[in-house]
Amino acid sequence: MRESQTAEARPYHHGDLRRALLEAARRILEAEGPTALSLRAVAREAGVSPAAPYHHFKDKAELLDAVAEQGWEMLDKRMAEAKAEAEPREKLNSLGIAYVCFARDNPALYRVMYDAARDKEALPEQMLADNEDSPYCKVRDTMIELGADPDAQTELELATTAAWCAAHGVAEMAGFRQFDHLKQDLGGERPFLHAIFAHMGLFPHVRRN
Amino acid sequence: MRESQTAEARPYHHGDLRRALLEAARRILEAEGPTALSLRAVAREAGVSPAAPYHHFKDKAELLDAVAEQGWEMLDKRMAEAKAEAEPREKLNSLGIAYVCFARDNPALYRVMYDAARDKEALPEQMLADNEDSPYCKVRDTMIELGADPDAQTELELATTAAWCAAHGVAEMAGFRQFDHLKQDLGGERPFLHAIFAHMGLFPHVRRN
DNA sequence: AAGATATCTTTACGGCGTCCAGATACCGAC
DNA sequence: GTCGGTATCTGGACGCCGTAAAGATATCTT
Repeated sequence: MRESQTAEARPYHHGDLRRALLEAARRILEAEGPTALSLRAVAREAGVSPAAPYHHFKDKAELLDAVAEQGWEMLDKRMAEAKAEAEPREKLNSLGIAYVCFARDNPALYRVMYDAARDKEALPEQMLADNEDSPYCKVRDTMIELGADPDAQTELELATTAAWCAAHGVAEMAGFRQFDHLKQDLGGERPFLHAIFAHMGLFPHVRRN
Repeated sequence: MRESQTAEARPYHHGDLRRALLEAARRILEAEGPTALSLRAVAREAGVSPAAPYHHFKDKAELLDAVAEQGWEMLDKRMAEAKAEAEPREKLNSLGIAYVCFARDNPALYRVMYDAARDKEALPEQMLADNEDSPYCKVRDTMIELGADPDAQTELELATTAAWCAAHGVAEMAGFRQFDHLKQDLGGERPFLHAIFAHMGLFPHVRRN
């Protein structure tokens, strides 16, 4: 009965089910969307009984939290890549584009990420200012690199928050067919996003240079 | 058995249940949040059997659509008031503030509004450009009043869309406790929103004057 | 007055999240 | 190496959900 595919932990007599459940959840999420993501379906997909997940997660919300956390880590990775590849003056813009593209490429996962956060009325660790190497800090630090005053803390926090709000707003809206004709007029997805961000005048430190 | 409270329609042998159901839904939504809003709970609250709503709504989604539509009408009303009361140069800013305040004051309703839209992959009628007197057109027309070129259609549409994205992003984020300290630093809710919008440089036509 | 029709109730089905009692397999101590 | 303890999984149950079908009831039309 043992089919552990990685040489890692595998804590007890079944091959580490926790990981298997998370993978099953991701598979369902991509294939059938958030509404199909039931605890029972995850257990079914992983080949265990409906009650089995309760030995690894307190309840359904805790499983979704774990899925969401993976999402934030993915997003962080994408943003890190985007920042590394971009020209210095384009780094901030690239972070925004990477954020929106992540949401566009993983709409179900993105929704789980924010639904989980909403239910807790708190943003996940990955977005907090006191967590080094969070996406939030990537944006803030990039602003500093581009000339923002690192000592004007409230100002800096406001600017970062504003950028985050804007990216989130665009990410949610970009999913609607409503804007397809605008995208066509502009010749694709990327130009549309660039134009929106430009209109927001989101990145003053970029524009000033 | 008849307790119709308004002198209106009341189409058949029971006092117009459709309206009663919508009112019950709104009551549940405010008191217990979106997760408690089940069809059965609405029927229960309205004092009818679980199957009764099916004579007025095709399914649960259609009931939620109707609730959402009421929400968009409320939002439109708030935005109309905000625009009417504001100084000319402040109209656009006031529209944004009104939008975010509506979302803050009716978080559950706001969520239903966008959830309903997401499931259809289309924005509701109230937000469309071809619907005169929609919130969308209020924003667009205000931009024209403030000096935007009414003939540069794509440009105008982009600016309006950008503003809408920004307002939605702020509206969603403003619910998180994460930003409470920022609000305190700035002395309350409104200054926070003003500062965020200012940081976005959202309203170029305003700033130019 | 009577038939048609719209409204509401009853009953039922399968799926859901969750709990509980029992079975099963691993772990450490002797 | 055996054995008790413990973590892991199964099976079954409960109450909730959305929804469908069939029967009852009140209104509308004629």
